[in-house]
Amino acid sequence: MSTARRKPYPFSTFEPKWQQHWDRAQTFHAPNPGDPGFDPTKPKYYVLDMFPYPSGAGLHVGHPEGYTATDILSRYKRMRGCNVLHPMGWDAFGLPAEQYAIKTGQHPSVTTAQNVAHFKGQLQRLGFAYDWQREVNTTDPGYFRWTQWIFLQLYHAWFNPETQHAEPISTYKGADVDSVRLAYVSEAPVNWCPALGTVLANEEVIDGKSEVGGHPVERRPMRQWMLRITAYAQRLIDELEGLDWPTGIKLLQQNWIGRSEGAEVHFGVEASEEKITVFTTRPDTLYGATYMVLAPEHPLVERLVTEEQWPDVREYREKTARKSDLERTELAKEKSGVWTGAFALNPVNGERIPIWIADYVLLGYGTGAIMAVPAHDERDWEFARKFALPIREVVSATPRVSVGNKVSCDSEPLECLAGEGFAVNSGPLDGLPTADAKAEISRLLEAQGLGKKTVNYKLRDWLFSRQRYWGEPFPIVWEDGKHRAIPASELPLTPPEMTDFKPTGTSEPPLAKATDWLRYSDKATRETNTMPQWAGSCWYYLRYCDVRNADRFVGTDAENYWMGGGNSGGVDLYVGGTEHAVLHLLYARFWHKVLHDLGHVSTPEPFQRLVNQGLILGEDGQKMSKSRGNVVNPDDVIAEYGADALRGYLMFMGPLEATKPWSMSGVEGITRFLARVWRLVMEEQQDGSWALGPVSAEAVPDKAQLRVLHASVKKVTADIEALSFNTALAQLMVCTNAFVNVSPRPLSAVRTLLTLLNPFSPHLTEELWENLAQRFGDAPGQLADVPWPTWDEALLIDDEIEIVLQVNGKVRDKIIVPKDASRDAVEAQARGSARIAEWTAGKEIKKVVVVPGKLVNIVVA
RNA sequence: GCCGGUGUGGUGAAAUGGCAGACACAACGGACUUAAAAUCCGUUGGCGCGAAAGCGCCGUGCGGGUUCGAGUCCCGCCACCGGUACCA
Repeated sequence: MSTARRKPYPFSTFEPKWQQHWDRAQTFHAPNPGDPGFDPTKPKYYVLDMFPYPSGAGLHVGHPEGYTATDILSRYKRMRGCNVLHPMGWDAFGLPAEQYAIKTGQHPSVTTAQNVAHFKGQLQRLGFAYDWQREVNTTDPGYFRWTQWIFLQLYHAWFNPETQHAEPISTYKGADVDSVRLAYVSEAPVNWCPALGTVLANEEVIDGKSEVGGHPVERRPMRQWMLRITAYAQRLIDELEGLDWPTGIKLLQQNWIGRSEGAEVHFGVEASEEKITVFTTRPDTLYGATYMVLAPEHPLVERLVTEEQWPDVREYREKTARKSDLERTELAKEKSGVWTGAFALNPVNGERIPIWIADYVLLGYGTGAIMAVPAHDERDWEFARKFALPIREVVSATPRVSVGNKVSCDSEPLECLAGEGFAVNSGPLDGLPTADAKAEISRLLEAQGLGKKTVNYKLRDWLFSRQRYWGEPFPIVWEDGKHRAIPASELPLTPPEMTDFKPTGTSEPPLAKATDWLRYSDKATRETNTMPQWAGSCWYYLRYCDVRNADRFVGTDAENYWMGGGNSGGVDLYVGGTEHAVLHLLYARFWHKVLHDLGHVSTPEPFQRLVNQGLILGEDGQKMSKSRGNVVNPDDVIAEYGADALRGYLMFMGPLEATKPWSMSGVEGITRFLARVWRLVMEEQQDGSWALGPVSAEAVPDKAQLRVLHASVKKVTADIEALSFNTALAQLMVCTNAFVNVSPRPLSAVRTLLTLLNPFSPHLTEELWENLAQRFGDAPGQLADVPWPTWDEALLIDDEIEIVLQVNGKVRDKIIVPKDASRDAVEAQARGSARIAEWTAGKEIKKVVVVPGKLVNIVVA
């Protein structure tokens, strides 16, 4: 890139100038209720960005895309007279800093601080109107103290199914409080990643490999902290309804939670007291169950298996346990399993069916056991074909009359029918359509105590512990194998100072090496796991409301004001990438609901309106990546074209939510536009310096100019509200072009234009505003404090308007009519058109459609 | 397989059921300049007719439909992108 090229306008001098000015004047600081300068008569507006993980690589162009969008909105809302909360912070715990520490021996807090400083500098060079007094950092003890405090709230609470709300654990009347806590310890099999030396959540495992680094992951049973998010499954689905989120994201969350209605059915076991309970969404196919499958890890397996089958079963179980999730999915094409030697008894007809184990049945879903109905389930069908198990049709696509009991049970169907139909070969259900058959069988089972209707969710409880150093320590100690919370007064519990962060190689976390820190009392030792990175980001939007509060995680008044005080409210606009559509947003909603149930926050939902910015591709249309060499660094763009140009281009590229490729010549285009605005006010001198150009306070805009101006106010206002920034900028270009060849330029019009452009290009417009104020001596102060302009609808309509004349829907002529012309007058004038006469000559006019102000369509035979 | 999104000029895109392609980029032509850059003006969906002004036909992934009128609404397909996958 040529740095020698002359700048089309002197952004490199005035952009830093205004950034310093805003910082010094604290222009964008938003006082809290009770603070000096707080104006309670103004409505609040809370605009939130997903805060970044401050990586060593610095900002990517994807970051400023969403950040510019929210910045425009917050500057605009401020000019519209709102108290605007627009904060920024750092999601700074996490694996990369820790791994860098392992490599270099440098403490993660050091690299984190460096990276934060780097990110912050980059963001400030973009001129964002953040209230930096509200900056948060998840690794700051003053912050994570409250993350730990919230964990204690979860630990000390349970979910009461009666009220469907979390309640203090003291209201639980059962014997074992530990079995109902929202934060609990579990011994379940987890995803262990030997390379990272840690356990990962299901969501962090992709195709059997770790999301971070792509290392293989295996299943291992371990003691872990879990959060009982499943208790909230139904509310997390139901309460999506009132949110202004993209329907796609709502669906994604619903599918992730995965509610399915069905029934539990109890099967007896031949020659045994044991019972096997299965979950099925198709209880109507119970008569078609020809075998049964347990998950290989199912605890009943050991008690059921026969002696002669034991070697095979054991071998299969070991093989499955060794398999990583990757292998399990890769090998999914081919079904596998072994027979236990045992038989189950079908509760409706006493039929004896073999019990198998197979890894296509998952321990974690439903009851970990299924009844297999191969005729009506693809997976069972494949399995039955492979192992030559019987297949019996019990659902028919068309109603079929049973011939007594002699329906041909013996001939197996030729293909699997997974859909709905009509019951056959099913005793009392015969002839019923699927929905009725489900209801009927559920009724029968329930009446006989053989089963009941149930709802199941795919959502699992949240595996909340990690074997890492760089995370929040748990406020928990262990004594005699029992856990207990430390008092909130002992928070924050900071991680020990350590120089060796390496994984221990065992399942012991690195904190186990800090022997002094570990000892809590003579008998008690501290929990050595740390919290996952999600923890800090689950509630940061609440801390922003009241960052400095030392007594509460957020003050009541501040929370009530900014989060909307019990109305549907919360964050008014939340912008971020789709990659957080499920996890972050689900976890944060879960925590928020718990805090709400316990009376700590005023709304049930945190984020009222959500928008996902689209991905920015490289200039080659491919995903940006170092290896492709198509990465665009925002710093380079700012150095060459300025922050306003980068902001403008990011918004002009296309709709915010669309995926779109980067284009350097597009940046040049927006630069040309900004330079044109600059020259609207400034004129280049002989010596290359800039001085005020021909702008006049006396000059009056003519009718056409006024119309463009007012149309622009209207359109830019509507477009910003709709986040349609590309079209708003297009209108600002139209408006600018209308004044380029005007001299002298009317001051009032120029000022309106600058005001409209200010949220998009704050530096340029402030600089020009200041130059005008110096010359004209009025309008002191900064443009950011000027109220948003209004428009006069009357000025938008010309006295005369153009009407399109169509014949059979094709444009044939245009006429000019007075703006208030009657229908009849317009039609008469249309019929009078010579060109229309040509096209209708000799034809019968069947109909005339008149759309006032728009068109006349004459329909001929 | 399932769910979601997107298909419009050479490119990014715009269009409450009412003139398809606003606004830009690129390209081409012109003005200014010794020259270039920058700037300004103009042309720019395709095909055809015309010396020209102009005129006509076709055109929003494909095939149907509704309507006076469809990029937009309905039905059926195709392609690409993203997510997800033995969830019983």
